[in-house]
Amino acid sequence: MGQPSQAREKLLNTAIELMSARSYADVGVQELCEHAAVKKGSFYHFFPSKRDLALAALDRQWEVVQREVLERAFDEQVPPLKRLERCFELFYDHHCGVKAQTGRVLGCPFGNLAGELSTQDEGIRLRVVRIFNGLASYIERALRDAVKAGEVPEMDTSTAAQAVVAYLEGIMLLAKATNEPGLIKQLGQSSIRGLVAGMAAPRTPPERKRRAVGE
Amino acid sequence: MGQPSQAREKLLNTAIELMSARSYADVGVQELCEHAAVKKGSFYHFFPSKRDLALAALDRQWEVVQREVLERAFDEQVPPLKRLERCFELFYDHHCGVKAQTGRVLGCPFGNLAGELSTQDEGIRLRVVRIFNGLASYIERALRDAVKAGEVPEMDTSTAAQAVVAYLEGIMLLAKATNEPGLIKQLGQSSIRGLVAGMAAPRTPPERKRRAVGE
DNA sequence: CCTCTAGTTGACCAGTTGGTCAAGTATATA
DNA sequence: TATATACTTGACCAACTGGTCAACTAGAGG
Repeated sequence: MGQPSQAREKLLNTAIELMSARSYADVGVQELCEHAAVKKGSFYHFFPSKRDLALAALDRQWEVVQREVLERAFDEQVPPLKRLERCFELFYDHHCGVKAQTGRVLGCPFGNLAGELSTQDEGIRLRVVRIFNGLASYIERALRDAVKAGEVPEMDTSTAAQAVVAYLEGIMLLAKATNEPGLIKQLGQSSIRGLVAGMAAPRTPPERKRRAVGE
Repeated sequence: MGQPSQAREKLLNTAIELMSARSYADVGVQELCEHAAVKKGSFYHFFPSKRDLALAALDRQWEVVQREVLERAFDEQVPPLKRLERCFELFYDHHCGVKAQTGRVLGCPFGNLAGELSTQDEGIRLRVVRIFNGLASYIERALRDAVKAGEVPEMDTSTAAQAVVAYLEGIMLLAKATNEPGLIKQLGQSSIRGLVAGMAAPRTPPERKRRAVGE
């Protein structure tokens, strides 16, 4: 069987397309199947449930983001802080393209799914956390290089990387809410250097108050 | 009629409780009614649709956040930058309490709804944008005061305020995804000063490239 | 040729979705 | 006492939800 069925692939792509544009809950199995031109029975031959399709779509999207955005932006040839700027720039470009086609800023698919499902599906939540960690590790590498190169003061690069991820996700959310891709450029470029510069190690302020309630 | 029916109020509170804990789509009208002990017919006497309930719940939650968090945090007596720190601290405290009760970090209800529905419901999207703008204006006032007090260099306070809102929302999303309220404290306190310090006015870098695709 | 496996098909399921409606019950006012 | 208003009630709706299943088809290997 030269092409071991395109159904799985079509479902994956359809899920990415529809769920990114709307939401997990709003896209039903039926619509997924119609759009992918796959019968429902086949759906459940390839995926045990809708949620498993979403999980697979998450993995696929992460692969794409790594290949299309992160590997390009975080090229080790580029000066460390410049890498962060390029990352924002590539996301900006991408969102401009999507808006030109669909009229909408769709935000970050990982952040969207995390916001919708983190409290309801532990598997999805953990997958998104792993993706966020993956993103953070690209950023942290750049930050470590920036420290080494003296572009930036000594700091807790791990926490700083998380801060940048948070900032990125927040920008994507605001861009989605305002339907304005320009926010990604505006907020990304104007303050990302400040954010990391301001992370200069205060030696992790020695744990003053209450402790988090524990996992 | 001393109490002009508690049904509306009960529905509002139930919507806030259930939708904050899960999502808009996952909470049905039926469940809303059962939980509020209100019959479906009454639901539609008070709200023309589920979406209108969500809109009303959004307004109510914004009132509460203003009263319980923002008015306290952004007290003009407090030194400007300290206000931002207090804001993060209050959100941290709140999320610790919620996690202690429910076992979950629920994130920001406005951000959650924006992520889920911005592309699907223009009314909800615009309401959330107005709320984000409201939040930004508290922050911007603090930033202007901070500039005046010399706590911080001259800057575009409007853009900087948006950056802080983005950062806040991103932190809430990460805290939700990791189910770890500690992130709010850790990321909030360690880098918020850096973020705003780094916004020092580069005179709005004179519009180098493409223009956003337009509303 | 037979069989095994991968994939396909469409009928089927119980439960739920958001929403409607006509009839009823209070209560306040005139 | 009559009437208007505010609210309640439960039956009802078509469409859809995620998911199941047994029968079927097609190609590859023995």
